[in-house]
Amino acid sequence: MVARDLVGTILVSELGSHAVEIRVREVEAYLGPGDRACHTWGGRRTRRVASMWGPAGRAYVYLIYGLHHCLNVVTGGPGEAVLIRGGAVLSGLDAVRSRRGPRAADRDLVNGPGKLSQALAVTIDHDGLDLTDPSSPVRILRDDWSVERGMIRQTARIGVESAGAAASWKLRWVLDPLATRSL
DNA sequence: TCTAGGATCGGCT
DNA sequence: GCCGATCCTAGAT
Repeated sequence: MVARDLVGTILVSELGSHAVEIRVREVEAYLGPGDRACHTWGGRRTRRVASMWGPAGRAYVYLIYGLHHCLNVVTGGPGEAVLIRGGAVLSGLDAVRSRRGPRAADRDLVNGPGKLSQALAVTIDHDGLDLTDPSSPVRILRDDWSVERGMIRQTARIGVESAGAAASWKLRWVLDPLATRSL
């Protein structure tokens, strides 16, 4: 499962004047046409979701509620992507704080998809970016930090209550809080 | 062209 | 814990 493998990887953003690195701690999988919670449900191929049908490793960025950006990683499966929901800041903390604003507490810096995108300075302009390209300003790194079995919890997805049966599918992976203390 | 609703966030009680 | 902001997208007409 691609989504589970993304937990523990590092997201690097060199957008703006400062580099930011974030350890991925929380993801959700969206499984394409057969998944009612997914933007490509029913085989939709609109302009917005075009990147979801692209090659694996591309970014799919969309605007939600007209004001928040959400960053997804395309898996390469038909219409499939993985939403990056949260993480932990490894470096570039000052840049993240300045982007998130002075009122944001440290624990609230990247604990949500909209916040994470803001911390990385990722916007709709970066839709379709190749996250596996070493020269890309936003990319995914796999380091030698291994996620041990049992450190990841699998739960139902958040905020998709209207998706019928798909709402109860356990497609969310979260790094156990106890396992993140050493990060 | 119109309209309803959304993979959220942050402020307020 | 609750609720309003805010605007783009997609489907309906």
